[in-house]
Parts: sequence; C-alpha cells; structure tokens
Amino acid sequence: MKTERQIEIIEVALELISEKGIQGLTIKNLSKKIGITEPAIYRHYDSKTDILIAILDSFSKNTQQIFNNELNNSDSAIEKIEHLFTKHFAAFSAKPSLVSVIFSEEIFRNEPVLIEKISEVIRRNDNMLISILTSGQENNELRTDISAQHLSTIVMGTLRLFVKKSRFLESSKSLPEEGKLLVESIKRIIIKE
Amino acid sequence: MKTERQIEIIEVALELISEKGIQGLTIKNLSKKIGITEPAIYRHYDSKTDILIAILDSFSKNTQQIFNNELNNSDSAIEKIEHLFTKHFAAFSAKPSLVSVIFSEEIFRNEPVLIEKISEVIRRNDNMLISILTSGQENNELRTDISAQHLSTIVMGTLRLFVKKSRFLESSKSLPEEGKLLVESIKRIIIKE
Amino acid sequence: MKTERQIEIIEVALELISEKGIQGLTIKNLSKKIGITEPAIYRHYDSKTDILIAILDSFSKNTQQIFNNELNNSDSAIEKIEHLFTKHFAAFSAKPSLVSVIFSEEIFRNEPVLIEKISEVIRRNDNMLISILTSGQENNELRTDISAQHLSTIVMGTLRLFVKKSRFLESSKSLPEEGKLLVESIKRIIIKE
Amino acid sequence: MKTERQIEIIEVALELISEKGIQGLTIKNLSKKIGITEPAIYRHYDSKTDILIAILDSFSKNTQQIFNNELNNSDSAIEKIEHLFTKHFAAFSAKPSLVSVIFSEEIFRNEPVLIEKISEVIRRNDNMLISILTSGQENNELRTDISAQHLSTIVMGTLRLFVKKSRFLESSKSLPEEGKLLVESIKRIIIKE
DNA sequence: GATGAATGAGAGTTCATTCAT
DNA sequence: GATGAATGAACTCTCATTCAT
Repeated sequence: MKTERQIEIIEVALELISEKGIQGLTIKNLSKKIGITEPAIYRHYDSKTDILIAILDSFSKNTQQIFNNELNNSDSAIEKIEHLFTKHFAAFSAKPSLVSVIFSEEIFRNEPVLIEKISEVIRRNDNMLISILTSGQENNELRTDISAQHLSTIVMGTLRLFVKKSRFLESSKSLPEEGKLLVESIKRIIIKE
Repeated sequence: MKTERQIEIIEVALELISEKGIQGLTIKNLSKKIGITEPAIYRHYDSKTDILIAILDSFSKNTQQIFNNELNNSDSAIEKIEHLFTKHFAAFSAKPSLVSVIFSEEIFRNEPVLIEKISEVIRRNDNMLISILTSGQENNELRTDISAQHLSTIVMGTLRLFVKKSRFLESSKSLPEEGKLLVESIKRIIIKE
Repeated sequence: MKTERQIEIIEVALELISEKGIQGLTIKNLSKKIGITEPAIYRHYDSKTDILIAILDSFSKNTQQIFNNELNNSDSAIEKIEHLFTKHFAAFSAKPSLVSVIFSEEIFRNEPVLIEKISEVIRRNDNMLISILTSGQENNELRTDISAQHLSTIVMGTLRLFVKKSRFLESSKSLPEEGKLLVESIKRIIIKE
Repeated sequence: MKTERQIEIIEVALELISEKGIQGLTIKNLSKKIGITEPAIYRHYDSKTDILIAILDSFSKNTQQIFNNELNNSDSAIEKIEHLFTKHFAAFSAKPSLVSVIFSEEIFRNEPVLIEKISEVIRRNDNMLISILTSGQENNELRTDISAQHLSTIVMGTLRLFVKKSRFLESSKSLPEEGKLLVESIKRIIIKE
C-alpha cells in the first residue's frame, strides 16, 4: 500500500514530466512543488528510479484493471473497444498530465529495470487487446480479412496518436467529445459488414 | 550547407539518443563517440540546442521531401500511402537509430524553440497526409464514410505504433517484410469497396 | 552505568567499524543493525561523538584494568608482559571487531575531544608498559642496554603489528596460538642473559 | 606518467588526510586547498576512489623502490635495515603528511579495490623484509633463535609504532634524531652475538 | 522508549559551456 | 579545427540531528 505522501509524490512527478518533460523531473523540482526539502523525498522512495518504477507500476495496474473489467463481462467486442477508448479519454481529461507520459515509453530509458518494465507493460496490453479482437472475430462481430494482430496495431495506434495530437494541436471540441467521434470511425473500420 | 563534421555530429547524436534515450545525449558522450574533445563540438554547433534543432530540421526536410515526391506525381492515393509506408520502413531499416527519435516528440521538451519546431513538423505532416487522403476520397478511391482527418490519424497512428513496437518486441520477420503485410491491411481498411 | 541498549549500541558500533571502517559507522547503519529507528539512538546517546567517546572510554577502562591487574601483583616483569599479550589475544579472539578499532587511532579524528582522549589513552598505556619494563630492569630480569622507552616501543609495536597483520594475512594457526609463539620470541629478546 | 596537477592533487590529498583524517578528504576541501573548483578535480582523476588508488600506488612504488635498492646491493643485512629506517625517517621528516597515512591501512576501507590494494602492499613489504632478514641469518649476521617472520614483525612493528607515536607524543628531539637511537636498539636486538 | 517526517549541510559527480593556446 | 583546463549550476543522494506524537 502507498502512503499519502507516496501518492502525492508520483502525482506531482507526473505533472512535472507533463510540464517539462522527463528532464524536468528532478528531486529538487519535485520537493519544491510538494513543499518539502529534497532529502524528505527519500523518506518515501529510496531513489529516483524507484519513483519512476512506481509510476510505471501505477500505469500497469491501471490499464490492466481497465482491460480486466472489459474482458470479464459479457459485452460484445465492439462494446469493449468502445469502453476502452472512453475510459482512456476520461482518464486523460481528468488528469491531463497522464497524457504525455502514458504513451511515451521513450522517456523511461535510464535504467535496464525501467526498460524491462515498460516492455512488459506494452507486451501485456498488446496481448489483451489482441485477445479481445480475436474473440470478436470468432463471434463474427469483427472483420476477419485482417489479422487480430494488425487490428490491434491499428486500433491502439490510432488511440495513441489521437491522444498525442491532442497535446500539440488545439481543437474546438474537448478530448472526450472528439474521441467519441473517432471511436465511431474505428468501429466502422473493424466491424464486419 | 552542412560540413562533414556537422553531419557526423547529428548522426552520432541520433545513435546516442537511440541507444540510451535523450538523457544519453550529452556533449561528453557525443565527443567521446566521435573521437574529439568536448570544446571541439562547439566549433561546429553553437549549443546543444542547436544540435537538437539540426536533428529536427533534418527530419523535417526528409519527411517533407518524401511527401512532396508523393504529392506531385500522378499516382493514386492508395499508391501514395503505400509508398509513404515503404519509404519509412526502408529508412528505419537502414538507420535504426532513427526509429527511436522520429516518433518521440516527448524528447524535445527542453526549450520552447524545440517545442515549437516539433509541433510545426507534426502539423505539416498531418496536413500533407490529410490532403493526400482527401484527394483520394474525391477520386472515389477511398471510403468517404470516414473523414480524412480520422483516416489520417488511423493511418499515421498505425504506422507509428508499428515502428515503435518493432523496437520493443522481437519479431521473426524483418521490419520491411512485416511492414508490407501491414500496408495491405491498411489499404483494405481505407479503400472504397 | 550503562543501560543494556547503550552497551548494545557501542557493541554494534564496533562491529560496524570493523566491517566497513569508520565511514561505515553511520547512525542509519547503526539503527538498522540494531533494529530500531534512527531517532531512537538519540534516546541513549546525545550525539555520534558521544558514542565514539563511549567506545574510547570502554577501551581505556579495559586496558587500564589489564594493566592494573598486572602491576599490582608480584609477578616478574616477564610474566606481566606475557599476561599482557595473552589477555589481548584472548580478547581479540573473542571479539574480532575489537581488532580493527583498538589500534586504529587514525579513526578518531573528527573532533578535538576525540583526539585528546585517544592521545591520553596512548600515553597512559605507554607509561604503564614503561613502568613494568623499568621495574624489570631494576630487578635484573630485563636487559639494560636498551632503554625502557625503546623496549616499550618494541614490545607494543610488535603486538600491534601482529594483531593488525592477522586481519590482512590469512594464517593456518589461530591468533592465540600464533601469539603464544611470538611472545616467546619477544621474551627472548628483552630478557637479560 | 602523472601531470603536475595530478601530483599536486595527491600531495594535497595527503595533507588533508594528515590534518583532518580520512573524513577530511573531500573533493570540496581538496579543490579549495588547491584553488580550483570541484568539477576541475574530475579533469585529472575520474573519481575520489581513483585518487585514493593513486595514493596507494605512490606508496607502493616508493617503498618497493626503497626495498629494491636495499636488496640489490651488497650491504650486510644490518646495514640494509638501518638504511630502511633512515630512509623512512627522512621521508617522514620531509613530508609529515605521509606519517599519518602510510601506516594507517584502516583508512582505505571504502571500496573492495582499495582493500585489495592495501593488502597486497602489506604482504609484499612483509615478504621483502623477511627475505632481507633471512639472508642476514644465513650470513650469520643475525640471531637465528628467532624466526625471520618474527624478526620482521618486531622490526616493522617497532618502526610503525615509533612513527605513529611521534604524531601523538611531543618530543624534544627530531624524528630522525630519535629514530637513529631507536635503530641502535633494534640492531642490538637482532644482531648475532 | 520509540516512531515517522522532516531538515540543513554537504557529499560525490555530471552538465553545458568558455577561454587561452 | 582542436585541445587542456576550468567553471557555475545542477544533479542524486547521505549525513547527523530534531520534533511532534
């Protein structure tokens, strides 16, 4: 279990990464933003690497949970995909700092531990999405002329780029609103006619 | 025009980013890998930021060139998209260090100049792809039930994720081989039936 | 009088110094090894310096006691020297952590208080050994062609180096066994023929 | 070969250790005393450990040289021992900072590299002294009722303690003067009658 | 008698950069 | 076109110690 301070630390760390990139995540910035001194951070995490690991673990748990919820209910594959997107969009809207971090694996490159962890997260998410898509193909919901692997890359790639663009390109509509429209397009693309 | 040393510097810089992430790109690492001293770097670029700008400019020129070639000839939209992918895959195969950098905008976050530049590159590429797709729709080649904007996000997002995955996940086939198959799926998805 | 915890603290401190040198004696290491928190240490000693003082005092008392026992009985000087060595060897065998500390005055260099204390201990021990040797010379037991001062340096220097060597150089025999042989050599050297 | 700055650095390091003990040897103190900034140190040595290694290497070379000179000439064993002491005393008089460091192996305990190095130096010196003493016994110069090993411990132990005492105990005579007298005593003790 | 949380000072080290040569 | 030496700022992290509970 995490203490309140530990939670605060990774939240502020996310904000820092979001604002200034990974180079902006320093112990000094972190402590200043929280309002404590630098050494105080080390009461709560043994090292900066441990903080990054905690961030990754939190991502991992979050997405795994979303996936699990989707996998275990009786919805159709299409509905699952729809939920998947919606949940992500909602999360990003609620905590925009997530956006710049969650799909930016390149950021975690300092230590082998982190590279390993990030690879694992990517691999697991990919497998989960593929299994949803495969069962959708078996149910005759989804088109079968494209492999589940490719469908997975298409769906997830679209989601990622959309989220990333939303940081760089201004838009009149909100992210969830825009997202809803994009989901409609995605559905149209993967559905069996 | 760039001198030989300038070209060498940005090539080695790309390799460094590729190997160790943006945190691995230090003047020390750079000079060591080239085989000169640190101050010598400053004979060729005024600052580290200038090196990053040069990297972005090179990307910008590269992709703009690819796009221009595609836009100005009389190919069908589908063929243009196909070429677009193929060229990218070939480039990545030839210089794998590109892979980790070209789609990692998060890396350029130190300075406003860089953020501005990267946003501009993304925006321009997006516009170019959209214009290809739009003309494809007008020609009745591509499906019109999905907006060109969305098609663009789908196509480019798929390309990006595919390239990124290829760094983290091992594969039995080569990137161009695998890519060729993916392009077929993309074509099937955006084509008008 | 010392409480149990106070005794435990200086014992563990000795072990730490023995294992990792003076730089290994930190309040953190100390508390971790005892199984309490850092602030808890300060319930028992006001400062780290106080702990070092306690260590020195304990040495002081120990050696003073050994010397006193030897001085006050009616043994010959040779027997006293012999006992002196034997007691030391026994102590070192029983608590090897002593070895690295007792003869390492260089360790106590942080504070004037400590330097003063250590100088005093050395001086007193030297005086005591000299007085034993002097009386041995007066009794015609020990050679008189060498001053008691020099004999003292020879005897104590030999003892110290022997103990120190035993930490760095492996040996087939135990420290007390090897020590017994060395004492024979020392006796042969200082005795009057 | 060492640059001038490198030599200066290890000389000042020796002084610092001598003045304040190993805890006084910090990069800050070092740079301040030399008159440069802290990072400047790292142009000349890669790390603090490297500085300590350089100190040990310098000791190692020094003593090895003294020993070699003694071993290779045709002096009697007694003369060799005499020279050995005299040279050491001269060195300590010339550079008192050496005193506190050369015989204080306990100081180098931070890193396995250092422990290994110091053990090696001790072992080699011991072997060299033993070989001098053994040949003296074979020449019928030195007493044979005590093993060369023990004679070595006695001779070297006396030397060490004498030097160490000279730091703590004031004396009316100079170290070389006092040392000369002690050497006479040592000679009297090890010589064959 | 002990804890959790914090602190000021300072540790070793790396950064991009400058300057005289 | 390059070097050796240096710098100020910043880095992660550890130190002994304090304080409220």
